[in-house]
Amino acid sequence: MVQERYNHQAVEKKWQDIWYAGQDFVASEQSAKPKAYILDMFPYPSGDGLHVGHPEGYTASDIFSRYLRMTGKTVLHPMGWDAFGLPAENYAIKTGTHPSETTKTNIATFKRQIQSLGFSYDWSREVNTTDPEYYKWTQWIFLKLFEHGLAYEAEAPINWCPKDQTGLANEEVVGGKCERCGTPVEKKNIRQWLVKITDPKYIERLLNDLDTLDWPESIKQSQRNWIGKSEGAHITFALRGITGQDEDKHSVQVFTTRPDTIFGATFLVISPELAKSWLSIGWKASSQVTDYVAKALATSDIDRQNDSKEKTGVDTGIRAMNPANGEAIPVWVADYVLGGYGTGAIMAVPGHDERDFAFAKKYELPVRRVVEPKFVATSGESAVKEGQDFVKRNVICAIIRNPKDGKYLCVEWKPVHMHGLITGGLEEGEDMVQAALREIHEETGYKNVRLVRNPEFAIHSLFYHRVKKVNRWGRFNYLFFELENEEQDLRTEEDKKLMDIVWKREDELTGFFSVIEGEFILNFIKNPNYIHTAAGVLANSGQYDWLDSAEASKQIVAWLQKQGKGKSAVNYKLRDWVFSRQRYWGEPIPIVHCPKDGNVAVPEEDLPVMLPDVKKYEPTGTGESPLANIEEWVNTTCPKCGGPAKRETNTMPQWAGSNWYFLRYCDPHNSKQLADPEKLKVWLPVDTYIGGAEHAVLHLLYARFIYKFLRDIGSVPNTLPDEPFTKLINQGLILAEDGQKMSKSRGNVVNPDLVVREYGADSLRMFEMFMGPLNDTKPWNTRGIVGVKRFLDRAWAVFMKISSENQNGKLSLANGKSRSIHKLVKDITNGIQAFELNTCISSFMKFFNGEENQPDWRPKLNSSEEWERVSETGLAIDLEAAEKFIILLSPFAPHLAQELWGQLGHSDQVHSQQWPTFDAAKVIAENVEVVVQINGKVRDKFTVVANTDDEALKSKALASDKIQKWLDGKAPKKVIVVKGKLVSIVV
RNA sequence: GCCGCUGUGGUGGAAUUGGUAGACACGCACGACUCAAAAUCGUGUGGGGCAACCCAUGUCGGUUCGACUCCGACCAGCGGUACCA
Repeated sequence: MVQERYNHQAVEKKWQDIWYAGQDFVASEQSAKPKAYILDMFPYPSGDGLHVGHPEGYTASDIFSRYLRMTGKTVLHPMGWDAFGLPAENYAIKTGTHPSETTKTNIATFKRQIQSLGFSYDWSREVNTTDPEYYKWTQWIFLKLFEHGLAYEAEAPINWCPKDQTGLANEEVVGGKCERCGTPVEKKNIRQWLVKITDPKYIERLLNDLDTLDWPESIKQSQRNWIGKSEGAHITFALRGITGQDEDKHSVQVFTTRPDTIFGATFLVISPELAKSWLSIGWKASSQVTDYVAKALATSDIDRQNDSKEKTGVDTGIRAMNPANGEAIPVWVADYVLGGYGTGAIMAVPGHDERDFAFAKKYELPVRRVVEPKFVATSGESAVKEGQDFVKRNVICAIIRNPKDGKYLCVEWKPVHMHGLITGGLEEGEDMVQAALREIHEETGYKNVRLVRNPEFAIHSLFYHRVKKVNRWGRFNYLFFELENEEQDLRTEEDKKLMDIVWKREDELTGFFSVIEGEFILNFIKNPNYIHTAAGVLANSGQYDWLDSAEASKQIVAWLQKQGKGKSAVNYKLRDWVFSRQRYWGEPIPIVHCPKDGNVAVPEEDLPVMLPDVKKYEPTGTGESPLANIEEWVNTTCPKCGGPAKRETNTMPQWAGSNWYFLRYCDPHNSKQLADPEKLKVWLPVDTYIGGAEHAVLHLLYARFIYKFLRDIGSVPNTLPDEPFTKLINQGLILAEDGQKMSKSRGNVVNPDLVVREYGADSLRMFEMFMGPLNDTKPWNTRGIVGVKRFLDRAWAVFMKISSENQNGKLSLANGKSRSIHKLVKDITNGIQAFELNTCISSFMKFFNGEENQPDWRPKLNSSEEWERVSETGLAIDLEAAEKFIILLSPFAPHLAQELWGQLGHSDQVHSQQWPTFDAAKVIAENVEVVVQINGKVRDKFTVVANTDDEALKSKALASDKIQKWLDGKAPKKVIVVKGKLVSIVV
């Protein structure tokens, strides 16, 4: 045995020094090779340093970058710092240390830690969002937004901590309370800068272009939900009874996605915000209404959340005219209608909306059902016949309950298999109740039943009527009866032959009905308050009855439009982006407020507007940033008129710097423009972007928006795609060993420095990849790391042996002997391309251990006797395979691979070698094991040479003693052969 | 509630996409080396049974010669979202 051990500390340091001193990973625009842009989400350099979650994504992107370089690509793989933000500022409040000091220290720590892992970043392109040379361009982008009318000032509600007297970012609000002091957070309207991400020029592109991206479906879905597009209509309701107003002239517009339900609108609800605006233009409302509005508006969203979902509201006394049927319906004000969405007013359709229903129940408002569920038979004997018209019928269906035992009366038809309820058509002059009573008596003989609920539920069932030979469209009206007593006329023998009467408990009804709508009926039976919120067929809607929801919506909107009372409309949940923070440690917003000229942009040549030093970092208490206290900075002159003016004191949010950093990497030192378009053309778009799913919505949406904007104004060449990140990969969260999130307060954080010192950077890299699929959430397990450590140590020992044998001249070559290297090349290549890096590691181990513990490229050397034996006889190895193995391993464990590469006598860098290729014919094993199944169970196995034909496999399987025993003389019914895999015998 | 994802040994996970479930690794047990320990190496390791065999991929059902994989219903966990009409 070789006693000397791999000294990872010395080896890793040695190669890192060489790599970072040289130009090995510097990306050049001049290269003739095809480009690849592999991007990591840049970190916020926190005071805690790196934790083991960071290197997971960095390792994956580094493996991919190193792989791509070896396949002949020029790879741009940069790193930088998203360094503005709150922790540094809070630290400054506590200690007085300037955030720029803290930031500098933290960046140094992060950089040292990242470099200790041997990542192949191009450090010449490092960016830092707090560098004036960088934020000059962040400010420039803001000016462009302002210039194009996409940045504007407005009063907007923000999270406000009344104790700290400051605005808070959403991230600082935890469970409705201030992160720092625990005080419940309020909503407060303060002057803000907003960016118009909802601009029609962008919102549809932000939504539709998602379809073109190779991103995880879940992230695309989150963005779609966040944008929240709803298609529907604006409908105008005339108002009566607004006292203090010119009555006839008043109307209210509602937004609805369901114009088909308009005949079911039994009241109208306006938001407190809308009510306030009506009050402000002279509506003389009752004190109840004004009190309610005042109270609702004083309550923050967060408080509303903390309260129960119990809905509250007040009748305004106003009446609205339903434009569909002219009906006057009451107008209520309630806080379950949001002021900021749609028109701030809704038509309430309690028959088909859960929230409206709950409100209607509470305040005893009428419920009217106007959409009925629809079922179409598409399979079996009752399947609707294509091309034939439907015969429409109103029919009744009786649900009869025996109150004594709670059972329901059902019928089983005998000639055709049909389990159902008492059903029948209406005869001339009958109403539904009469028809039901008649059918009940005719079919069952029961004489005394009592109607308990009106026929309010109906289901449309479309099927082929096998007896009448027509397509039937039945509207089944459900009537609920109770059996008063069991008095019953005798049923005729003929009736008894035709059908049985059975009584079923409620729980026995599940699965009993044989009609397509059968299971659905249970909703009505089990829940008297069932309301149908899905689409269906219209009823109680005049000329629109029997129409499907979609068609009815179309016709109703068209009809309303003709009256000038409605038109189709689209609404989005996405709001404009609050772009200001009342904080110090951010980019100053480059705007000057002039009493004469209003908001004036700082001229481009005066950028950057430098962030000045302050003495105190505490918020001012007025909702202004600490910058407001620096008079000599705030007071300036208007760039337009030269008169006295004041600087904007709000700063930008952290997103501002991270929106566009991937552009700056393409040309990080440009002082003339944010990046040279020619350089952008070389590198963009980002081919692969790796980062955490916590940025699923905000960062990735904002960055897409800013990119589209910059492309529209020509800063990004329009020959490039309209999306910046072609492929996105999420790394999953790494949890602590206890299965919880790693956090300082829990004391379960794993420090990568300690892991690197103990096990080495290569072990950490390999282990993070080995833990599982990249995008899974998975717990850290320090004990598990010894597995990869052992593997690397073994590899080192074996190659050291090879090296020494080589120097002793005892190495004999068996090049081309190894077949398994071909499979390894294939597995690693495919694994890297698919980012299945966990299985790559096990492929390495398998190759190294060898099939059945016998590697085919070297003698197995696992005992000292064997070592001594080969030392005497000489070591025969497939050196080509051995070198390929090192090359394949190098993206994963670059230090060890480089060291071994040198030990084998190479003086160049392993990362600049050609990526190996494989011979497909040698990937397939020479011999394959074939299994023999009988009725799906494995009964025998045998080994044959690969490519044995099907017939030979079949006869070999049938000839087997074991199989003959199982067949027991019976002839196989069927034999299925899967080439090179199995023989399946059916008996 | 809604949207999305995930359920496989004691643990992390694998399974060529419908073809031998548990690869690879951790842990554990036993053995070798050692005065001893660590390290290292070897053997074994889903459960039941002496065995032939049987059971087993969250649960129940279906399709199939054959299901972790496809379909239906349900359960559990994680993440996002919160009255968006």
